[in-house]
Amino acid sequence: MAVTLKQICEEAGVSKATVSRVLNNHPLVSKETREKVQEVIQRLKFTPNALARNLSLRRTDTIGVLFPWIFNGFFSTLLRGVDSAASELNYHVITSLSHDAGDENAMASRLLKERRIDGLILMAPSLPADQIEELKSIDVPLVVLQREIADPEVNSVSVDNFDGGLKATAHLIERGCRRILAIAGPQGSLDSDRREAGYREALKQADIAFDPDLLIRSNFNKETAFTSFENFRRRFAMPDAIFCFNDEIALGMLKYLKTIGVRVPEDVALIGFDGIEFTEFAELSTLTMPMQEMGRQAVRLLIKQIECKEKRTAEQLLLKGAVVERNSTRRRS
Amino acid sequence: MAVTLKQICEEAGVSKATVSRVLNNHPLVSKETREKVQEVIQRLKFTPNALARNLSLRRTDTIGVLFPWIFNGFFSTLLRGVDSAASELNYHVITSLSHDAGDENAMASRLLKERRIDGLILMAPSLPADQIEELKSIDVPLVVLQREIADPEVNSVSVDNFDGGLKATAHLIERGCRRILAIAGPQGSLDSDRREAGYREALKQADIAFDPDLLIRSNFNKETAFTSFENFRRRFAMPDAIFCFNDEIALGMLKYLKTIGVRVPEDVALIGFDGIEFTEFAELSTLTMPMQEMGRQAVRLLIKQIECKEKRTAEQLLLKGAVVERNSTRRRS
DNA sequence: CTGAAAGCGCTTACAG
DNA sequence: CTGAAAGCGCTTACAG
Repeated sequence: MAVTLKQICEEAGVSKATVSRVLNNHPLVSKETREKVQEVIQRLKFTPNALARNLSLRRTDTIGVLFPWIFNGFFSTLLRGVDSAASELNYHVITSLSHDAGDENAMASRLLKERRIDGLILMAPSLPADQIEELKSIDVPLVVLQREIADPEVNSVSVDNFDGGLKATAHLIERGCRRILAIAGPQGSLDSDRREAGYREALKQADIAFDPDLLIRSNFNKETAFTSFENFRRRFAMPDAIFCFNDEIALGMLKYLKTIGVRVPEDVALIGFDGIEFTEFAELSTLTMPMQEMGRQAVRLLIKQIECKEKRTAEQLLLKGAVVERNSTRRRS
Repeated sequence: MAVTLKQICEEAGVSKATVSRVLNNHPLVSKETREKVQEVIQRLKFTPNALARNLSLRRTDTIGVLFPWIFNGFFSTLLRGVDSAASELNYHVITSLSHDAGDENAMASRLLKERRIDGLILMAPSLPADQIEELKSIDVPLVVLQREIADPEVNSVSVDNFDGGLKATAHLIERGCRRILAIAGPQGSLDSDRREAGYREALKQADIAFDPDLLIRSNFNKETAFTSFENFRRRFAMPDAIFCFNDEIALGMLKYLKTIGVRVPEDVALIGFDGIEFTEFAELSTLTMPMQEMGRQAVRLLIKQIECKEKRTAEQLLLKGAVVERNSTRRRS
């Protein structure tokens, strides 16, 4: 079997307490004994059992990350940020992909209640607000990622949607576009609302009147976006530019426009939002979120909470994205 | 604090042993006491502490997954398969992304030696064979994913590279191509060698002589592929078709050919290998691996090993991929 | 600076 | 069918 602390203390002729102190760099150990013990540890290739240690310490050095079932390059980049920050801070990461829409909470709270994790990062863009409240009530460190939350008591890190909407729109305006169609998300999505506010602000700054006909809605996927767009076209002329509130819609539109013989960017400029990998290949301009950094910040926030239980003042970080300019908004020559 | 087993047994007026038996559905508990205990468990909302349980049981119900640092949609799909299979079998998944090339082993063996995981899935396409041997020597359940392994004692699940190379090539031959350039991986890559063998077999079946000039090498990335390809072009005419041994190369070539005015598929047909998400958008035909299924099978294999320690007969699964036909190999009309 | 002892929260032979 | 007791492998006041 594996070497245990007990074998070390017997071999070194000291008590378990002493070995434990050496292991944890406790200052009150004489240099001699410390060295003697260390020698034995090395010789016997001892690695402490984390389970036992954690049971005593009542913590696990592990954080849970709850993903939506459908996750793409976008989420993997986020995960990369989470994992790298966690490992720098000596934490492990347990992932949990929710399988159907409903069981997100069940999985998360099981992990939490079984004490397998010290805290949770929630990456659930479409999780209803009341379920977030429910998890919050378990009273364990929690950070919501990639989603602006209205409740000020919930820690979150998200892209600054207002700023992003503003930048994307301003970028199009700079290119000379004035009739800018926005394909927004659904009613009630805070993310969409903030992007919309940014869109309006950019128009205002450029002295362009907001035209409600130029704001259509989707469910953040291409199917619903197409329906809305076809509807729009039956009634109105083609706009100068289209600002899609996420990349999936933008990529869909890129193909769709090609199909119906509309050239991008010559006839209409197109910009997305998110910055998924795909966009690079598709040469789609997009407002790129700092995904890896968002993952890293989420971990920092979470571990901060885990390690100082007292002051539970929630923070809500908004990280700024940047427009990555590609062919779809190239200046027309 | 959290409710513990002790509180349950006091409240129910039985011993800890009895509560434990109820928890684990041990048959030797009378119906009455079982019901009484269950009632208390429900009332006090007791969830057993997994740490304590695992320490007693000397296992963790957790498997580790070691990813390469650069991971894309391809690996996330694999992870999805791993996570879903694991959760069906009541296991948790700890991920560990290696940060620089060297520390893969260190991270994995730490997880293992600290007893945080019961077994490991290794997703390290480029990990040197000797490092795999090293991990193998820790003598803990291990499955290597997405990589054919020569050592018959190592469990692995991989795509059937020979079959894939054969199918991809046969697909091109069916399209009327005869001079088929293969952009292979590096010397010594078993994956590449197997794909090459499939390529040759397909040629043979079609009575096309193998031409060594039509097999060039890359390092499985586009930069090295370009260099090889330019080299090739200086000496030879454009082939009928190009079979790229992975999608990254194929996507790179797709753009590159466009740049130099070669039309796909009119002038040259193009097929990739892997089936990453990107290819769909790019309309690239590719030999698609059953990635999610590979992840699932890896978990099954691993858990099988974990749960019956006796018969350590290694299995090496080869799952078959399929050609997904898209525009890049469309029949010329 | 060091050790004996209790504790973390479960499980499981062993008796009865 | 049930309980007392030892054990899983660590940590940490408390004494000295």
